Amino acid sequence: MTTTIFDVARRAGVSIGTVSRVLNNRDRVHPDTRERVLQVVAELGYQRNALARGLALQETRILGLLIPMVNDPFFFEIVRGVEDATTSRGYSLLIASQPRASADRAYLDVFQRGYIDGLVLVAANVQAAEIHELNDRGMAMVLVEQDAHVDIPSFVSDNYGGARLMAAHLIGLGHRRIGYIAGTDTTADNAERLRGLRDVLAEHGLILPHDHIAHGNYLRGSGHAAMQQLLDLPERPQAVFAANDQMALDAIQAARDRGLRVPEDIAVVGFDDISLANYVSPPLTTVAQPAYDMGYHAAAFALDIISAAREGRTLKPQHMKLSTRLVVRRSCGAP
Amino acid sequence: MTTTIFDVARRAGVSIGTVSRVLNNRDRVHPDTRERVLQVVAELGYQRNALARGLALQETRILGLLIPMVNDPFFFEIVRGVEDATTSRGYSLLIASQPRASADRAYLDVFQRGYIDGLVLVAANVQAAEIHELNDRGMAMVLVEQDAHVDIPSFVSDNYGGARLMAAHLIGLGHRRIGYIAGTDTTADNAERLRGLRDVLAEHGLILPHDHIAHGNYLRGSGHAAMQQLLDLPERPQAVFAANDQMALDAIQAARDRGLRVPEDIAVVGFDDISLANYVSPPLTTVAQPAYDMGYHAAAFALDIISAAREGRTLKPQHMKLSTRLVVRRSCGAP
DNA sequence: CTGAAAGCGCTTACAG
DNA sequence: CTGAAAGCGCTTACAG
Repeated sequence: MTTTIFDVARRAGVSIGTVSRVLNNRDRVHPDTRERVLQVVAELGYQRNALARGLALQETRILGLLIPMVNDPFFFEIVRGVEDATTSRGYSLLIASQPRASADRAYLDVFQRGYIDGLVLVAANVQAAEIHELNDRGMAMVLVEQDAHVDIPSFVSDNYGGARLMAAHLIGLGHRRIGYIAGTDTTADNAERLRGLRDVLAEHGLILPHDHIAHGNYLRGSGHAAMQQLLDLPERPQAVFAANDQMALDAIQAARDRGLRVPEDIAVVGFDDISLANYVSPPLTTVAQPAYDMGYHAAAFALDIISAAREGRTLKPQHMKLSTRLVVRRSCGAP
Repeated sequence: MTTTIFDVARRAGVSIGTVSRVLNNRDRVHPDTRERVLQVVAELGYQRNALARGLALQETRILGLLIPMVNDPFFFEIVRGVEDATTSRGYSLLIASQPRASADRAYLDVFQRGYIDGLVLVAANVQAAEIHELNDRGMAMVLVEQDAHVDIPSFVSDNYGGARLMAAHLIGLGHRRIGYIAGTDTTADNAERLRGLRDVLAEHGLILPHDHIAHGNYLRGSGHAAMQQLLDLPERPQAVFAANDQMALDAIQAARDRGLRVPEDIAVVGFDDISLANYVSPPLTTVAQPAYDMGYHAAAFALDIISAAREGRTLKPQHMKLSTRLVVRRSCGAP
């Protein structure tokens, strides 16, 4: 049916070993023989079967990437970084998106033993036990924006540092009463952002009262009610720091619904620097994360692990925290 | 090293054939035997090698998706549709993003013979010859938002119809002098949108002068200069129809840079209905495409082709044009 | 109900 | 320089 290496060999009058050698540029092959084989390959439009090849070679040169396929430019940038690192080293990239019904484990089937040489997990909703299982099985894996396990390499952005930058900026603008809209409290990044804010406040002799923390869940919409809660405080905050941009946008809307102007009456800032941030009015002051770099470094390290394993070496798990950057626009009230 | 079916068989005191039967729920296997095998599988944490399995079965139950990984929510929706159709039929999805350096053919390597059972190509920058080569090779393939080849199934949105809706809407609002910001002129969708606009204008006895068409390339930023060109016309257009939302946003910015108000001084509308469209100010009037549905139907048909082929049947290539929808917001000047 | 064996399509020592 | 053969890890008629 489909043409195999046997067809090529027969037509070229050589053994399949020779065809294989020509295709892999291995060993010496007589120029005439090579010529003839290549000729037949072209005639037949022969292509090696990747499955058989992978089985024999015990490698596929494919890196797997599991990423939540939510509509978030932040993840796009990570993918771009992973892609660049991967292709520049002669590997291919296979992206699987995490299903929304996470009870389903189908997404892991794609990454069954044998299919990919390594795996980059991005903010995946995967049980720690599963991650360790894969890791123990010998899968070269790397975590991005995901709770770190000391024995598994991880690449995260400096959420704490970013929140510190933002807090210092707000205080520098003269804001003293600051409210915080928290994201999902099960994730490390939310805790880190809150800690950064708190520490800087403390360093300026300020505190973050309990009732100045409202709770959202990172998703669009969840910042609205949270903001209302903060606006209901006896003394309204001068500035509100939302744990991400989506909620910050909700907060701005909530403020407007009360007839308040942003930033004149109340400053609102976010975290992430989603592309929308620059388009809304007023443009949102936020913290940019090194998404591309995280993806790039994570993938590069996964490939390093694979190379090392091939030589029988094993790499010490790298843990990298990439620095974030304050992006000052207008919603903070800066001149 | 890694545990294989032989390890399981040995430990369970059966042949590999029996292990395979248990794992595949094939034939009758004595309950006790089954029990023992399953027990060992669990103990050893055995997982079948997907490569070997695929080679023996001559199928992987994986559908490939090639899509430009640009930061565009439109493509996200397509992915979601493909994903739903795929997983609901027990298939896995493998996404490869087209590299920006399209001279590189690496992305096709991932889809080498054997790896995937079928392929969905979305707005791919792939030579027609290559597409036909893959198709001739027997790859079950389907095209989305891509120039149609009569012998290859295609799923596109009704760009012409959408543009007609928009043109009629603008004329209904009283606009007579309409400018157009074109996208890449190598793609069919751009031509279709322009044709839709032109036809409706003609039906109203209006024409679209050559200098009322400015050229962008669909990417963010490219709409700015194009808009300036239109604003420099002796008589300014009353409305500008951009071939996509990204460029429409640029156009709004360009108008503002000249001190013009949108829509009071000039109306600006787009195409695509990206999520940003509803957030910008003024909210953008645009044409929504059935991205999710296109993805869903395309993937479903690809899987149908695969099933048919397995039964020795071959399907007549389906060509589907999905209708678009006018989304009226404020940038067009509608009340 | 179960085992032995062929087959899926490659790669790569091992001889010669 | 090249062929014959073993091996990669599965599945599935074919016997029994």
